Amino acid sequence: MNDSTLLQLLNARFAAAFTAAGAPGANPVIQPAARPEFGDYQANGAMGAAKQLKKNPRELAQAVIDHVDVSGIADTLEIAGPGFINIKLSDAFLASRANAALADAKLGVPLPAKQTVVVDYSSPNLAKEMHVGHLRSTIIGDALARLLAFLGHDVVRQNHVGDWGTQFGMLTAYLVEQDRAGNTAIALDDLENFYRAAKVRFDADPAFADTAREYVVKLQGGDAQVRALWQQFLDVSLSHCEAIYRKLGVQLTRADVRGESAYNDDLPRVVADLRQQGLLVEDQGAQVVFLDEFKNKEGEPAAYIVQKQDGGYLYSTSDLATLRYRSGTLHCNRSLYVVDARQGLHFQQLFTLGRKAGYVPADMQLEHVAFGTMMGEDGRPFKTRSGDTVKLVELLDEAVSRAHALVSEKNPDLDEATRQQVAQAVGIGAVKYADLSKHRTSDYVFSWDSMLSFEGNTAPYLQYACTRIAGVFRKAGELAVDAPIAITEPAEHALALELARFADVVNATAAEALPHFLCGYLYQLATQFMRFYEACPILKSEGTVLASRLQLAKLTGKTLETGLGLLGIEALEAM
RNA sequence: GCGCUCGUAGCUCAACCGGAUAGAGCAACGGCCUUCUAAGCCGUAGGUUACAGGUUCGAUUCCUGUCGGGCGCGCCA
Repeated sequence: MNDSTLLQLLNARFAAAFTAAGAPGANPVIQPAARPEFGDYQANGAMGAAKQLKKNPRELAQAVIDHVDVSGIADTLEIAGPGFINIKLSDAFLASRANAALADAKLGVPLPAKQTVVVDYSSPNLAKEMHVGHLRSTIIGDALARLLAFLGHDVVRQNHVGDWGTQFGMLTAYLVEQDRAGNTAIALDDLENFYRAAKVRFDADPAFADTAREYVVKLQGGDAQVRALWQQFLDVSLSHCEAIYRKLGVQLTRADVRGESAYNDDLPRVVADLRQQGLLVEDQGAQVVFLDEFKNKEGEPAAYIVQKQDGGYLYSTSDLATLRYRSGTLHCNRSLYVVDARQGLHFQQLFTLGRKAGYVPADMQLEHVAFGTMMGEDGRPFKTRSGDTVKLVELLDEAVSRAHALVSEKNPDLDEATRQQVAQAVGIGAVKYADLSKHRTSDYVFSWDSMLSFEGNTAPYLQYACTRIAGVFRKAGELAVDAPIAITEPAEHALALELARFADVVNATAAEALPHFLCGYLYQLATQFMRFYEACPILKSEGTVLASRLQLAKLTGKTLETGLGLLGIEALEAM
């Protein structure tokens, strides 16, 4: 295992050199080179530091070069332009990094200080079936959870499902009716229809509506019979979710479910506590906290309502309870909320109040991992042609069947069982990758054609790179592959350089909670491998070159597979 | 009205605390399979980074303003 990433290593060496060159504390500003002709990495810190010290930037850069210790790391250091230092890493150094990565289960990624991190994601409403609106949270959250776990953190997945509220009175009341009619199982088979039917009954029959309201009271009062019915409904609904999670390859389990109802008993206590702290004000019959940090339309402090006029609680209340639970019980260092960007204001207010009320220690990070809306190709929110929400299960099935058709067309030689398996991995992978590869904060256009075109920055391209590597090893058979990697060709250098960046990219992705960083990297890596594959025939070479190239291919394969795995996407042996 | 966010090639997207000539893919055009999977590789073309100022040695990035889109703003989540 390496004890530091490439960026950490270069930063440390250059920071020392800046200090030695008379610019103590200067940030070396190390980055991958903007263009290949500038080398592999560049240090851009000389300009800024020289400015502060009123020195000539090129002279400072020269002094840094004179002092920097990069023996065994870099071949050449050159000053360019106003004071850039271009760094060309040595073949031997890149080879040693690659060899170290190959020998390490974590592919050379050093483990950071361990944290407990809560990842709140997916969180569907159990009253209905999951639809495409739940896709982004589920996919992004799952990728982040995998990534953080890979880095050695204690990850606490929290599926904050909607399992509470007035609609469950209606649903349990309807469940009783259907049960009496003897068709519970059939009725719950399609949750969407069940909900719709219950709503129709509710709107059409005042007697039923009264029963429904009565059930809400009983449910909240802890009535054993209604609770049992409610639980039965939740079980069925959760099973639907779990079927989706299995299809998607998402790691959430029943144990990760901690729904709104889990905080029910705590809500009065939260309100009482806020009142005791003097934060609470009664306004128009509601219990509110006024936050000076936020202004409403009249320029007055914004009201954050925690209890309604009728005494009912809101999501703001349960989110405050959630905050206390994650801090006080789970003792997490960092809490991520993978939730639609439209709830941004709510989270800002929640976090502000949470800190003000002392529910969250100063050193606990709270992050709203916001994402944009999934759009149709017409640029409007993704819907069916008739304007209905698209069921998630239908979208996923379509992805797999489209992938199956494409696989059958591209590779008719594969047997049907394999084709099914490939279609699964490719279809689901394409949907996930299309989402994860975009900057999560922006809205993105959902397009079957571009995600399944199998070209460019897509899951199939990455999976294809994996199959090419697997193909090499199938052909290689018994050839020795325990020899060390040696770098000579430019394509080998470029590939090894890309491989050496893995740890930094994983760190940045986790730090910023931006999965597209990792996607962009894997695409670059696959591209570099494709070039290497074309330029440096592996099995046509001999001896140590053959062995070295096989090892390079092996490390690339492991890195791609690991990277895809962190995104929740399957790598393939053949496709 | 206030707040958040976005505006980059014909299309879909990048651009890592401000760095060099703003990069990919698709679409267009031209090459490369008796050689490890051509779902690939190489090349050509394509830009006033919405607009106008400002800060800076240097701005897609930071600040101000304008225009345009999306979203949010007291009892839904």
